[in-house]
Amino acid sequence: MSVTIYDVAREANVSMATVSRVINGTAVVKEETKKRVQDAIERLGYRPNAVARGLASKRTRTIGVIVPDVSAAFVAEIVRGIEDIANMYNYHIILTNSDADTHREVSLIGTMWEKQVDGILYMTNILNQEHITAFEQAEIPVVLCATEDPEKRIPSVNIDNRKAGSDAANYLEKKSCQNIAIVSPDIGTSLIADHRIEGVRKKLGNKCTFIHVGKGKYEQALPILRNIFQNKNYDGVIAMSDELGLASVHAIHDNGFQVPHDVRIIAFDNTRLATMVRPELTVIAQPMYDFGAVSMRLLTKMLLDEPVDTYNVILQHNIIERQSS
Amino acid sequence: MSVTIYDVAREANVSMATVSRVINGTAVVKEETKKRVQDAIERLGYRPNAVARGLASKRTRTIGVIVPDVSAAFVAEIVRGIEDIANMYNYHIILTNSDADTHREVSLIGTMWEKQVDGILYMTNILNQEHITAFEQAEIPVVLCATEDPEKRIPSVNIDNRKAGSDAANYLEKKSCQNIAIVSPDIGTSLIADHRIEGVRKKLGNKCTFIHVGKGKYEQALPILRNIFQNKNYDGVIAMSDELGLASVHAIHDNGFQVPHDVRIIAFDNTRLATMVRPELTVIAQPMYDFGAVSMRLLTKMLLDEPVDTYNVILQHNIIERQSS
DNA sequence: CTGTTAGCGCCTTCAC
DNA sequence: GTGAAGGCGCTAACAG
Repeated sequence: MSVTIYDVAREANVSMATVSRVINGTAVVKEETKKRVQDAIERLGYRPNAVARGLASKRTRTIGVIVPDVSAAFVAEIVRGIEDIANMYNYHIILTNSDADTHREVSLIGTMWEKQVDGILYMTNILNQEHITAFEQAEIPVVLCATEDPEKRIPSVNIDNRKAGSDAANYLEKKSCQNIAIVSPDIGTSLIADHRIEGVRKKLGNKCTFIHVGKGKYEQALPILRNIFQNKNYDGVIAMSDELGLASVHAIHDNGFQVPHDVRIIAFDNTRLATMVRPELTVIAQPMYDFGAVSMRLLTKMLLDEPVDTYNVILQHNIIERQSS
Repeated sequence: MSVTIYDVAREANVSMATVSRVINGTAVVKEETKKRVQDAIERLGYRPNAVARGLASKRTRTIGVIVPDVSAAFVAEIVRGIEDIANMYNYHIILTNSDADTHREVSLIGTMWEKQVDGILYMTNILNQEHITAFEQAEIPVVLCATEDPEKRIPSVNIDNRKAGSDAANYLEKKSCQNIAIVSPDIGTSLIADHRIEGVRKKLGNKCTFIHVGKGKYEQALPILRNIFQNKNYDGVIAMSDELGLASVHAIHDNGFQVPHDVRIIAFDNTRLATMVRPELTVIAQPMYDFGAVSMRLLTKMLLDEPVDTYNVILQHNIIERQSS
């Protein structure tokens, strides 16, 4: 059978309490006995059982991470940020995909509850009352990651999406674009996209047209956009993601027009895709890794009762000018 | 305080054993008392504590997943496959990134041991004795995912990389390529790449040249390749990943040559990148999602003592012909 | 079909 | 500075 704290205690001629103390550094132990215990641990190849620990201490050092889909580049980058910081603070993450399905999300929050996670990092497109209720019921600290709660009831890490939207609009306007197409997922699909659109509209008023392309996937968007850009109606495009920006580029090329000569394009995100294509995409860069890292850090602060100055962190976005504009 | 199985028992006027039975369906319970228990559970909003469960039953329904880096498209896709199947069998995953660093990997295996995971899904570039030893010490079922153990000591899911390499070579040869460049990460970086190269070499002999580009990242590879393709020395390229394939395309274009007119390119992987660029990449497609899904399924079989016919699964790869060749 | 009784491996007072 | 003892919430025999 596996070796327990009790075995170590006997081997070192101390009580299990003492072993526990040296393992956790939870109290002062005489240097000599500490050494004896450490030797015993090594000799026996002892590993503390985290499950038993979790049961006794009521803290599992595990964070539940709920995202729409890890296989999306944007999300994967965030998850990496989360895991890095979690790891730094000696936490581990249970990762689940929700496909942004509310029913599934609520169910997952319940699962995290059962798993006794110390906290939840949550990412989704639309946050509604069902989520809030589930969070409250589970009584677990939650941080929203790249996800907005309009009423700011829950700690979160975001960029200022309205500002980002208007920045994008501003940029194209300064480039003298007159007819700007906003390429985005269907309205109501993502609160964040909706906020950006608000920002754009506020700036551009009627100088822009909204083009909705389903769920925002390249494959789905391309044929739609190819149709849209058949004629030279637009001289500027704001795309809600690199993927949609790229689909726009290709749709425009396919109709015999040039980017940026005929149409200037700016896209959101700045995933690696943006610099791996020709023309390279001008972007409103989002700090994806930092979304993850900062939200995880905020969560650790909450868990460790460290002081936090803002529970709704706004990270900076910035424009990176490249070939597509 | 949170409600326990004991509270439910009292509320339903039964023993906690009975509650446990209806929760787990572990024995037949009279329909009426079952109903009473279920009502009590609902009334109290009871959720079984998975940690306590894990301690008592010695099974946590948690799988440790160790990958080099989730933010890599290839990996993220696999992780999605893993999580989907895990979820289907009511398991959850603890995800960690190793950056393919042996020291860190061994340490992570230890962590998984402490966490009492029921099994480990493992992905890395090079598997050596240290890993094997760590696995044996932890005594946890392991499945290698898109990772080869040359001696097949550990269950695994892969494609036949040597065959895939020779298929790629074959393909370009049939297209009458005479001078083929093999663009790959530095040798010894990845066993899988090395095996593919073996396959290529066996087929092509001296008709090919090996070009090593560090860690296989686009940004790093591009300048190197731009240099390599300055002159019209090659008429074919086999790239070890979509990313390197794309870097080759751009390097060739930058030197004023055309793909596929002057140089035909075939790449490995078939991540979404392959169809999101122009020209679209001809690929040796790897079943990434299935790597994850199948390896997770194999692991569940091992955990549930279901019969398994092969512990070293070989998935099919296939050539998808697109614009780059 | 249901209840009783031990633990699972560890943390955490409380004494000494 | 160290030991003893009582849980944490649940599963798993073993009785009845």
